Amino acid sequence: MRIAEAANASGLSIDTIRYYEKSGIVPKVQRGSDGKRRFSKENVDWLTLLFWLRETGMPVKTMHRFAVLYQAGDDTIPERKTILLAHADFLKKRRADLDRCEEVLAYKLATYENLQGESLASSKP
Amino acid sequence: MRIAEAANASGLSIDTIRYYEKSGIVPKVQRGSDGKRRFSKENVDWLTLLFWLRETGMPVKTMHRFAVLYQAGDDTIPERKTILLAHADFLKKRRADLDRCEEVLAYKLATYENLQGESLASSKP
DNA sequence: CCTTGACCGGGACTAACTCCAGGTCGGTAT
DNA sequence: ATACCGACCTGGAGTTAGTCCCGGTCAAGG
Repeated sequence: MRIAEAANASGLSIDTIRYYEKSGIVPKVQRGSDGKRRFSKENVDWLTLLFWLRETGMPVKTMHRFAVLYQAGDDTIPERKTILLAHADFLKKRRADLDRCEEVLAYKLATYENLQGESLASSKP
Repeated sequence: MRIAEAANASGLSIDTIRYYEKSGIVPKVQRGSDGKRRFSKENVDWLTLLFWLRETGMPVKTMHRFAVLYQAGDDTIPERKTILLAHADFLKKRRADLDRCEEVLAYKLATYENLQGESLASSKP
């Protein structure tokens, strides 16, 4: 499949895919006789994984490390596992941030209600 | 309170606070006779709110708009409310992303278990 | 034959910081 | 008195993770 389709399937933008390939996060993609990229299913799965990792805040540096390990074969599975587990942990922290931010928003919105209530209801002594 | 303390209290870094002030996201902070910033409680509350908005992905541009409204007085509360509600909505999307990413990680980790199980357990026909 | 659409690489631009160099001020140690 | 220290200052360069734009190529269709 060509890059537009791969972008669609993975969630990444075309530019980002090219950028990822340039920076070695995506194993060199095959080219057709026309010189254009041809993405295999494995390529697209990989891009999709990258999409989710990045979307949830994994630094590209870490993804790069992960990519190197991936290309080095199954011996590197323990370290890859460590990376993913660390990220899973990071997601927990993110979730806690969302919780906290929701609290803050709720509080802030509540004070707005009060302020508006004050100015709209002409019921102050 | 001085900048170091304000940074500590709000969660932002010292550099980020200065950067926010430069870009007009923080109303001009008072200075002591020594020329150094002195943060009021209101300043710190504002910084803390900014911290949570930014931490959860609000673009600085939006925060800037929010800051302008904030400094324009209570008439702007409806629009400020809209911004915060939109952000609350955005948080929902983020949460869904976390859910999805956790699924992806769990799946990936499971395949690792299988691969390892295969290579470690010498029980293949 | 000519145009259109999808793709190409290279390089400029952007966002949101982060780091650094060189300078000032107030307080303490000598 | 002076030397030094730590916390702060400004301005500017560097970093990350893209995004955008340009001129160029190629295959297919009118």
